[in-house]
Amino acid sequence: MRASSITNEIFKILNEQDDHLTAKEIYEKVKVTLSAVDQSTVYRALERMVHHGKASVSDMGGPAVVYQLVSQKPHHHLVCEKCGKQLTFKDGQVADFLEAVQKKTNFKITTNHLILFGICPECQKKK
Amino acid sequence: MRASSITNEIFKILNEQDDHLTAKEIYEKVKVTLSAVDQSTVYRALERMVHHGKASVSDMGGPAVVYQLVSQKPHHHLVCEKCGKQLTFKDGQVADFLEAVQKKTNFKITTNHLILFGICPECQKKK
DNA sequence: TTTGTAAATGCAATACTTTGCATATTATAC
DNA sequence: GTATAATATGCAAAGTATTGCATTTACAAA
Repeated sequence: MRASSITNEIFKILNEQDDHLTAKEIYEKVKVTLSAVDQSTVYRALERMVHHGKASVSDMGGPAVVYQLVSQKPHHHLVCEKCGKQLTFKDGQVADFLEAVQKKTNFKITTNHLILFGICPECQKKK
Repeated sequence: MRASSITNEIFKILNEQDDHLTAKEIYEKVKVTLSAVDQSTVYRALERMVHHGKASVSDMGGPAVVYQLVSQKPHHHLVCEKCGKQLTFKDGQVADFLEAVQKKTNFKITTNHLILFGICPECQKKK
């Protein structure tokens, strides 16, 4: 992967942002600095970053998938299917699990942002 | 959720199909039987089925997310990020892991089709 | 049955994402 | 520094997915 102004800009944006962003949100933010940039360029840059293992992409059940840098500390989410509430959980037990899968399959696991879906305690009560 | 010809048709399609299908593929198949159906109806029906826990949706790294019935036996995949090869693995260890998360968080986990990404042994060698 | 209500549908318009191709830029070898 | 090849970009067009709103349909209650 080659250095380019757009890729650099995306790095900066994803780094400053603590949240995960959709492609479109990233495009909007890139445009603030580089007003002439085309949307396809941003979409392709993101694709490239994912392919090169610089960024990862997750479907958190929202309207679109979200991106984050892999350099960020591995962390995982539990998303409530009913109310959308998101719980972030620490890496410990997930890491153990992934480690086990890795040993068993000989794949090198790259997933570093696992999303699980469920129903939160509150929504279970509401039934 | 109410019975409707389109939902029934989708059930049938997903049931017959052993694979996972994208929304568009499902739309194409529905059209064979119900030629007048609008795409938005199919997309909304799928959305509804997911929301009601009848179907689940997964991002397998392909061009679009794929759908499957939750009635199908829980199974999970490991997808190679380089060559796209897919490994299906049995439920055992994943079930244990999900059970543990469930206990710890009090969420009722609904994820029954987990997708992990990694790099397969062959692609690791190729480097 | 008939009727009332909520859910599902179709249509048209919009929003979002991807693609093909020509051009421009960057890195590497010379 | 210059040439070469590979990568990245912009533009326009196409493909895919979503939304608003009026209408129809299915279900349940009377």
